[in-house]
Amino acid sequence: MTRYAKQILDLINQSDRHMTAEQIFLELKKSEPKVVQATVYNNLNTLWENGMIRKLSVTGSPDRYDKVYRHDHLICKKCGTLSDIAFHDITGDLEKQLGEGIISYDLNIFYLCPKCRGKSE
Amino acid sequence: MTRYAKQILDLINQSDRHMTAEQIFLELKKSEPKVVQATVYNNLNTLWENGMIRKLSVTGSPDRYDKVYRHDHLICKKCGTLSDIAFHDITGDLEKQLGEGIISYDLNIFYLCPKCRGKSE
DNA sequence: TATTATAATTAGAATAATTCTAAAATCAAG
DNA sequence: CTTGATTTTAGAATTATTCTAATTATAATA
Repeated sequence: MTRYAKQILDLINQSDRHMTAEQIFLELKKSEPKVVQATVYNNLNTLWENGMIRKLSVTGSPDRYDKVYRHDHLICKKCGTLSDIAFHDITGDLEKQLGEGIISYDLNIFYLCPKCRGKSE
Repeated sequence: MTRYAKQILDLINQSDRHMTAEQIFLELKKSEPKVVQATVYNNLNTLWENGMIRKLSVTGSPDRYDKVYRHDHLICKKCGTLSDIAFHDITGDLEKQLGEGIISYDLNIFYLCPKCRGKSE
């Protein structure tokens, strides 16, 4: 685990935001002014390949990175705002239906956030 | 509903693939040789905004478009191959926990497809 | 039908996110 | 120290998607 990898992992684990690579890069730069974007992308990819972080693909915005503890996401269909929520774990149910071998799952729930529900339009 | 919009919608509804904008563009070009990529993107976006198609964001590949009937996706963590599966509808459960106002949800289940399970590596 | 307004399409440039390449720097082991 | 492997760097390249402005098609109206 390299110097940068460790710090990137910490940033993700200590933040409650769902940061993009760019945002992580800017945070990391505060303590490591010499670091470069490609390094952040490289490290994010290897951390992700090793199951140490989650990667969230949300339509219309760059990938976001998240902690691995089990939780789901509530996403505003209009403005894209993303928040955490913990629906109960359905891995057991899934395995009953699909058999063993499930690595993980992503559950994204779409709604209109209070703000967007206001401006009905 | 314009000429192109209708054909794009039909392509998606009649195909079992999960096509990217590019693939849809190539298909459409067979019957409409003059059509242009931007038109496909425009139409895909308006169809999606009107809830007539689904858009799938999968890490590492361009967005894919899908029919709207309720079903979930099984995705190979290694090669990204995506297939359909119908786990039971959990909207009711979700609403019980989160209250009304849920528009939809995406459930993506990650596993290793038979091919990738072979080459354990 | 001619006229106007509205919306859709086009071509191509622009943007934004991410990956790639090759060189330089760092690290780890013998 | 030397060697080899890995990581980082700088910057170019790629890819998907959006934007812009001009053009064309469609629909609505006089």
